[in-house]
Amino acid sequence: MSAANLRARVRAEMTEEIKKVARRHLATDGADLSLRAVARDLKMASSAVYRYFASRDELLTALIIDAYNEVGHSAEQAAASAAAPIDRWLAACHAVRDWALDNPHQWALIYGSPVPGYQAPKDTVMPATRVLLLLGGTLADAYQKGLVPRREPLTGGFADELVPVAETFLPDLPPRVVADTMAAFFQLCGAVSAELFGQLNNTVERDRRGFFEYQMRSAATLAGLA
Amino acid sequence: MSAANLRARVRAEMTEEIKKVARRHLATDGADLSLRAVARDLKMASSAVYRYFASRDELLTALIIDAYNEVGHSAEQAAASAAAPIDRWLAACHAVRDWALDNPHQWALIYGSPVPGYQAPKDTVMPATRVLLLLGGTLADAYQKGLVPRREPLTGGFADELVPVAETFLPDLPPRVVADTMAAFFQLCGAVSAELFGQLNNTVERDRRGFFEYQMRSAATLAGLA
DNA sequence: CGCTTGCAAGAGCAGTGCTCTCGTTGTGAC
DNA sequence: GTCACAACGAGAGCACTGCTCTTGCAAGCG
Repeated sequence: MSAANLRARVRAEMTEEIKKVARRHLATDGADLSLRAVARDLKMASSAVYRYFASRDELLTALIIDAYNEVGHSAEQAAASAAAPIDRWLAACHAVRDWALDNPHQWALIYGSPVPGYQAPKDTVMPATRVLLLLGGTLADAYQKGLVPRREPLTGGFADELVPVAETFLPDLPPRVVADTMAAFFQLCGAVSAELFGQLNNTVERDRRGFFEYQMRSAATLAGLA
Repeated sequence: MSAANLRARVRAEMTEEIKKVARRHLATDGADLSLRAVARDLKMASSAVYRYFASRDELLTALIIDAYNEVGHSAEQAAASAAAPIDRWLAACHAVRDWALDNPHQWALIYGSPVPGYQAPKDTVMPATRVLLLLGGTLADAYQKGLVPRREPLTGGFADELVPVAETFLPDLPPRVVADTMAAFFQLCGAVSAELFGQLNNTVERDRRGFFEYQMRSAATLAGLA
């Protein structure tokens, strides 16, 4: 709280302020948010923003990390409020979908096509896996509690394809569970993205909950979560 | 071939040439292809391009329609080369994935997040459904041949959510089949996009075929295609 | 008090989509 | 064959973008 910290505190506030406005612009204009426009909104010169973010990509990275954490946190919260694995599973999926419907452009930022010139730095890897870890954890939990019928091991011998992901993100899980977790996660992303990006008709309506739940139940069934 | 047709013919050739170069730029630069850069490549003024495409969005639309048709055609070809429904199913899925791996930016254009200011015109709806129709057709075929065990009807009463899609794209199919077709289609999109957009690790490798096939087999199983 | 360092502002560069205005040239009607 | 007209290419120009560089100011520390 000394005067020495004032600069740092103001800087942190300013950084947060920029992100806030940028997020607002993201919500309206999409992923091609303009650094200059953000600066205009903040009544500051565009060059001043570069004191806080070295480039537009760095600002995007900050937003991406926040988005991953937001959706991850949201899913974790939802899952925590249920007891049975299947309920936790469905709660997490619905939380992800609800968050996506509330923040479509942020969803597009993290799970849509990568922005053209942008290369995700390492910092985004960890928060990006929160939802996956949650699903995997739920499934692993159900396994340990004996709620899942014994599955036959993987056929086709592609287990080694999953090794890199398995050993970094989902250790201590049998290959079959890793495969099912990843498949379910992709299913979740696919369902949400399809609904959000208007793959078929652009009638994105929140009351299509039923179909979404049908899909996520299917994914759970596929993973052995009855 | 009369002289009267010269203008029209040159125009058609020019249009195709622009699309060709644009597609090349798309492959390298991604969705933010520059109309001016395309014009430069063609050694023409940027304003001249506007004689052929009223806007950058219109050029994108043309590329999108082509992409839909390409991937659709590819899937149809692959499916036609197999006999049993499950083989046709898998062949179609692999064809879609292979095309996507070959043309990642085109895939992003049609199945990724929508480009910011862009609103898809009606022209894109029809070609967009080719893959979906193919999957649905394969499934319907299997049904008619009695290869699919009788499924219980949908529970949860969300069949009406699917009505708009069902009646415009998949008529004459029971709601259950419509739901399964759509779910499988989303699963396909999700699997390909996840792999392509590097959701987890950016190790997009063609030899992850095994895991992809595992997912698509699961989708088929879910849809009753043993 | 003076010095350093963090910060904001402005000008400027190269690039973008798009519009407008010019000449030019192919085309169909007469 | 002539002539008006439409299509076309080129260039200038506008408003915008990301980003850099320089300049000036003021807060913090010795």
